[in-house]
Amino acid sequence: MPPVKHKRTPAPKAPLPREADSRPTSLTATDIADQLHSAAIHLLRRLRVRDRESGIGPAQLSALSVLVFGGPKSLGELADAEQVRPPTMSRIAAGLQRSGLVRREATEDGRRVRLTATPKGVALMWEGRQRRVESLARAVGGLPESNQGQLLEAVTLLRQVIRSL
Amino acid sequence: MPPVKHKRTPAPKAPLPREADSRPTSLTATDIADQLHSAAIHLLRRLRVRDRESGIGPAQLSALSVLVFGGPKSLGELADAEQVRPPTMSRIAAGLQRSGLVRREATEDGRRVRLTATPKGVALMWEGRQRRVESLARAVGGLPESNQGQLLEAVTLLRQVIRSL
DNA sequence: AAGATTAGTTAGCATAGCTAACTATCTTCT
DNA sequence: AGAAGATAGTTAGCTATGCTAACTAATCTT
Repeated sequence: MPPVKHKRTPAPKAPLPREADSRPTSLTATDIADQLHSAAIHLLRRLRVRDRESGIGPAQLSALSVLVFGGPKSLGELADAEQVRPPTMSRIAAGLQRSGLVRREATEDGRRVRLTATPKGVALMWEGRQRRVESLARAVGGLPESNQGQLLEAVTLLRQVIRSL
Repeated sequence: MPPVKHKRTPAPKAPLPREADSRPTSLTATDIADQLHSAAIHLLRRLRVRDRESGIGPAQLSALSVLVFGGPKSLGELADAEQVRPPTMSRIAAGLQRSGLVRREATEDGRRVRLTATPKGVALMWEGRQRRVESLARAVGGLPESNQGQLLEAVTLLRQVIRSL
């Protein structure tokens, strides 16, 4: 969001490696990271609006998506995948179950539960995803094709970056 | 919730590029949008962890960032910028004020308030930003410089896309 | 001056995040 | 076998964030 005016550093805390050499990108990796972060925030904030139409909260939607696209999981696995503590996931799962979007089954290990998306859950997920990405797709589609290509390549790069995070 | 339309967008998880076609734009705008969306989610999920170290909630942090990098704003402007309803921003601002990170002043228009980041708020923001993007910056910095340039250009494109959402 | 509009706040509800403490099951070790 | 420990989830209770509806206060319009 800010065009990087780093005129003051109020706190002399853990300074990141700023490369003196700024020829190729003219901006440091930190600046790029910052802009990526900001862009991601604003992107999701916009798309979040459409998510509300699904009648289900963002955490539940996200957890459901893991189950739909990643297959059945135990509560703990799901909590890990969602970077959330077990009690939190416990409640999220309860909500999904209450709405009939997820089913819980017993496993051999009596402590574990297996969470599986129901057909209703799968359907809602696909519809929601469609709706969510709809406006974004329109905006992307409005770009020249060469720019679309640039974006696509960047996403591939980004995935690589995220993996190495 | 009357979901009847069931459009099956194919391919789970990652509908990845077909190697047969060398042109990246052979993917539809929807595919690109979908991948962007997914990447943004995963990126923020990773970075969210560091945000908690600031001792301030994500909404407050984000609002503070707008004030620090964008200058003083009225409550309504801030609510717009954050895509949040006035009552929500009212409470977020109250929290920031309570923590001494933001100051409120009267304006000529007696209905409006002017929210300004305090020096303490500015300092916390810079430190937080630093910490938040630290690992991301490291990952980005690990890329070849040409790729960093690609990312930067893509972010610019992305901002444009977001604005047209 | 009366009415309409605009800016924020208050109240009340739901979701989502956390830690601490608990139950139930499985594993390990003697 | 049986006690001790480890592991999986749940419950209870706190805070933060999101919303709508209804309110107050200030400004603008007629």
